[in-house]
Amino acid sequence: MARTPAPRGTRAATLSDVARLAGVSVATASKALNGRNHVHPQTRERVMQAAAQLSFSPNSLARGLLAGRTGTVGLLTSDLVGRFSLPILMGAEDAFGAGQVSVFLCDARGDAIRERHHVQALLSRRVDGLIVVGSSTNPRPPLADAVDVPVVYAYAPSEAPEDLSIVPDNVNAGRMAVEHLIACGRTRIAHISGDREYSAARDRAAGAQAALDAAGLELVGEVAYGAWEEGWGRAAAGMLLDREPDVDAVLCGSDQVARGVLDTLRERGRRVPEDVAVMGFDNWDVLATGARPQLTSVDMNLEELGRAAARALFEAIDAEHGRAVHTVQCRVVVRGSTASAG
Amino acid sequence: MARTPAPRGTRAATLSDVARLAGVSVATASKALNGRNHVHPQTRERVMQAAAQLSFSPNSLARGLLAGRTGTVGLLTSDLVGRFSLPILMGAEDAFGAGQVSVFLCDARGDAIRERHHVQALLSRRVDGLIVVGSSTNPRPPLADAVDVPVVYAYAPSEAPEDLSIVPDNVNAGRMAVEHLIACGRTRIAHISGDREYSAARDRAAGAQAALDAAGLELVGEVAYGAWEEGWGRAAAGMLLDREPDVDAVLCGSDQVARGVLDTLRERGRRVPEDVAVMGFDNWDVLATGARPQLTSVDMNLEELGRAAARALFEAIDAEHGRAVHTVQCRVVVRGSTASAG
DNA sequence: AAAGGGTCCGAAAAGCTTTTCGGTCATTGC
DNA sequence: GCAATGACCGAAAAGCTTTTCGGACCCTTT
Repeated sequence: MARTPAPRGTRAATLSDVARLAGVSVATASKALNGRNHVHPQTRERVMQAAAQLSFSPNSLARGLLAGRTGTVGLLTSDLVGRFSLPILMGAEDAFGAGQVSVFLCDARGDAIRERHHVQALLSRRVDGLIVVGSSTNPRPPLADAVDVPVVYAYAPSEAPEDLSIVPDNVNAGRMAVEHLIACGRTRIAHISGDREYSAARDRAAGAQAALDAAGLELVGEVAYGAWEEGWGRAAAGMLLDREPDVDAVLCGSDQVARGVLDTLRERGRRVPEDVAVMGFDNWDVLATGARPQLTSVDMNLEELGRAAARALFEAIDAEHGRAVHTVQCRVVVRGSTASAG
Repeated sequence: MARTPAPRGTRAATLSDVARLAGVSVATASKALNGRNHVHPQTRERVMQAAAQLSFSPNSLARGLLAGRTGTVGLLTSDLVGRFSLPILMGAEDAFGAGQVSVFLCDARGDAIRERHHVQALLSRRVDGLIVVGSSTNPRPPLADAVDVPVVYAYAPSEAPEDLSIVPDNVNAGRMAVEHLIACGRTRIAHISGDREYSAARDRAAGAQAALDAAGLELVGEVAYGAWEEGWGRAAAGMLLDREPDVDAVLCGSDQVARGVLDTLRERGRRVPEDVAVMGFDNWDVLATGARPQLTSVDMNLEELGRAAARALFEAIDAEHGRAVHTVQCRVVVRGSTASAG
């Protein structure tokens, strides 16, 4: 493939260059390229050819300067390394990229100073809006700076109720999980969760309890809060089996925890799903599909959450929009670990 | 915290506003804020206060338009969902963000059309440079468009030898892994790898072979190529134990494969690391630390790779720079699965 | 043949910052 | 007291695109 060698130093062609080559004024060239009226078809064609020949691409800086709108947004994450920012970011990038919007990515690394620095940088670049992605579902303080563009908080809602936040519906996730287990014929359901400090853990437990109540069932034992780790899942499952040998389903706070629970069940000779069904949250592919049997999990639809945040930001940019907390629904992804006992 | 309510619609303050408030000309205001000479300290102070009062932040668009340099770079990934883009991206973001550079993030999702579209958008935004992050270490075709700014290829090198590429040193990674196993007293070492189509798999195997040769050892069995999955690790380990019962170390093509291998070893009653040492690549935290015992792994230093790519791009922006393929070194992270047998 | 209308093109301004260069004022030296 | 020097400030241009408005030209109609 004979690629044109990149002409370094050859500054990019401007509209003037195109106009000169086409033998028209810059005004006419602009109108021709932007499909405006009052340009003779023949002239337009000449301009188009000239533009193609010079591989002209209009300078977005100048355009943004004039229009007062840049077609850029800032995506401010507090923890890129974490598991949850990435899909949200992908969804947002997807929604924006499909349009004409480019995304500035910033990672504050959980540091408030860095966050302010990034916000300032984004504002000086005149972004049209901002999406702030939290690292957990716990509410976070709103941006410290006065920001004159719309802001949407994703995953972690803002503590300020007047801000617009898009969060996953963890309560409903818990409810759907238990409903699935009940639909699989399970009645003795235990819940091994993660860190109690996370509202995600508490909300899922609350949703699970609601579903149990609705079915007239009781949770087996207490909700076992611990850590978001395989090791905790293994340990907690051991204790659970000691105390409640007749458990027939374990709802786990995350796929990591579920992996640990699966390990212990296997070691104790309990078959999954025949004897005990196991279910996780997050639908983390590498963990869920690598498990034996593959793990049924609740997908929080984070990519959709990112898209929803992007859409909300669009609307807020175009018009002052009602502010509130919106939730995104989740879905159960059924795999081998909960095959129906019915 | 009494946050200033975001004054939506209040267009951002310009330098003229500051100058007017301070009672000076825009030229003086500019010089005062940028620390230029020939401004009376008292005047400078007045300007600074006016700027603070209006929370003025200079319009980067206008600045970039004038300077011919925007202080932005494009980060073009082909597969954001993959495991490897993210740390590279973090490293790059880190290196740039520390300076005054902002990063445009684009995900082409492995689609050439989308890639071209993104490149065009980035060029029209006048980025100062481009980092192209591949989804595997296999060489990829160079960008289809003529690009008049520097480009650095990260992870996947460009097929064009004149391009600048930064890649992990998989050969050396394989060598270091085997050297570690030998240092642990192992002599009967097998290698269960991933997909043969990946140069990463082949390079690591080549490095491992080189280290074995240097130590006068032979690989136990053949390199077992398969898939980057736990299931493959489980299956391959079963076959390995059947054929080569006296193996005392398994080098795995990835942490995922290693997890599967650990599973099978446990089921077959082989103790790790006493009977068999196990080692992976990638140092994927959630897999390596969740394993029992925790998994020794080779970290490819991808974040450092991202930083190196950013630095290389910096240099290429400042001056036409020597083009070539550079490699980034890896490191062994020792955990329980290879405790010394000596 | 002149006027009117329509079609098309071009000049100019706006958007914001930085830099250069010229101008003003005060101070100092003779 | 005058000239020269230095310190400080302001006008203006450059960077690129889009839009508005006025002008030029051609064709038609009376």
